[in-house]
Amino acid sequence: MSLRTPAEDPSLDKLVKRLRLHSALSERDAHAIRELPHRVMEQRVNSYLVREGDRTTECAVLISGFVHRFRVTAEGQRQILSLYVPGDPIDFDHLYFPVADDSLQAARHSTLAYIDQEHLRELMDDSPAISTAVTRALLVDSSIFREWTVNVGRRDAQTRIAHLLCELSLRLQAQGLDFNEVALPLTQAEMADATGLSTVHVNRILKSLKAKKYIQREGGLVMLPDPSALRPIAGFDDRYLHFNSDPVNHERPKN
Amino acid sequence: MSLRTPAEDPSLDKLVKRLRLHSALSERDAHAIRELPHRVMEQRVNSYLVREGDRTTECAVLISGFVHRFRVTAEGQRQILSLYVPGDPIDFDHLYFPVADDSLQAARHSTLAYIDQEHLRELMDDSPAISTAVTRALLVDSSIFREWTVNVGRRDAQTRIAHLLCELSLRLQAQGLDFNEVALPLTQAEMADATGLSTVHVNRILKSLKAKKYIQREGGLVMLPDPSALRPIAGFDDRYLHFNSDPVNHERPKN
DNA sequence: CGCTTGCTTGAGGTACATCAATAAGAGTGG
DNA sequence: CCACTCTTATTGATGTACCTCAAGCAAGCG
Repeated sequence: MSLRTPAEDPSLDKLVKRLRLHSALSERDAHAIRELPHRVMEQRVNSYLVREGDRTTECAVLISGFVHRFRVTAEGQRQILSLYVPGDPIDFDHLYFPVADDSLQAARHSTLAYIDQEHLRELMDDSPAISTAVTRALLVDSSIFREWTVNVGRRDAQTRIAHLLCELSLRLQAQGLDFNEVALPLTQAEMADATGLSTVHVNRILKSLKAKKYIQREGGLVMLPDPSALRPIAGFDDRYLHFNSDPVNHERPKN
Repeated sequence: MSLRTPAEDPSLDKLVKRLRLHSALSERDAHAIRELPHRVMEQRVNSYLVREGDRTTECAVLISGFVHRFRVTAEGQRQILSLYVPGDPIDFDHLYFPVADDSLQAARHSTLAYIDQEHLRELMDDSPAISTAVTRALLVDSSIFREWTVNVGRRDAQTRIAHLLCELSLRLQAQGLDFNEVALPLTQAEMADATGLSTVHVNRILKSLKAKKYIQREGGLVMLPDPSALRPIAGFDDRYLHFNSDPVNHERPKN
């Protein structure tokens, strides 16, 4: 847990790149984001960033590793709701509802940049474009949540898993991560809880996908030799990720 | 389709009440919302408000009736993602992404107030509190989407349906709708597509819930004689609805 | 080097789906 | 007001995609 000055730490540039996937940001705005005071912290596997009910005062950006968001039912069943990849703002919704309604856990050893909510709010107050970019990022997440509902609600097991893999591979690629990293570091238990299946069934589906050459596997990793080959069997349509975003006039002149 | 002036039409007051469920609004802000130019339009059952891929220029507020939001898989399976009750802002996400990623359909004969996106954006630019309130409404929706993922992913059929009924009854109550209206106007096909089940199975579950006195039924309506009795078997926890909202300082002074 | 965590595979069970047929309304036109 | 159609609800019979239980194995780790 060390405080960094922007000069020595490019962490928040990842956030800039990520926001620019869906929103235009001037160089001035980008600079303001990179200059935000923040602290960088390592989180070990399985450590909680936030538990349901916690009151938060900071927002986190994932720098490296993987984080997931989940809820647990009254019967103790876990449902993973989101998988975050490097660059993702993790819990910027806490800017608006600081008491967490989900838990957040490091799925892998991860590095995070923490920004004080007050600093973020000040920045967003000063820059409508940044404010819009954050909101748009939250809304893309929202669209992904809906797609996950479709996934667990109306697709069979193989399609569900293929769809999850397609989504992650595209999101990783969009973040500019190279192919070694496109290897998806998901345990079968995580895939099960993300897709509403049992670990046993996930295992069988993976075996079958491997036999059909759709995926490769190595030491617990899943790799996609050809991500585009998987899309047909996943019924995958990337519209919901909003990569080719509708251009809205973000920089509307203040009247 | 008639243009109304606020004096003769209280439509948007429902939106004010709805936003105030999660956000503080000054009387001045409330007044500004009620004054928004808008048109009121009727929609017949099953008519589409928006289809996936449409570019929108207005946002809708549901005044009476019911609307649902859904996506269709590559195999043609429908998953309902959201059910809107009177007062709900339906598609304010289109302020930020005007090309729809979901379809919206009137589930019942409905009345809607349409507001030009530009007018809304101007109002939000002028009032940070309104802007925050809209974002918070969008984030509550997002939290509901996540709960639906939990619902279809990790709950059994009876629990799923009970959970859906609990949610709707609470949301209707929050909107101040009386008991006649708390009768839930859901077809079994809608309940099936909202919960990821088949219509046949929904029918059997309803039969069983009725036998256990958890619900009453009358002419296609479902009624909850005692909504709180249903919560235990639904594993229902209303935190995700954010009714007892964390007080955030919305009216932060501009510096 | 034992312990834990994750992966794998088989056997058996079940909570759902699908198919199919009937019934009950609800709206429509004559 | 009746005949028509269309949608929604209901129920039975059958099938299956998934789950649970259980055991064995591999690998990382302290």
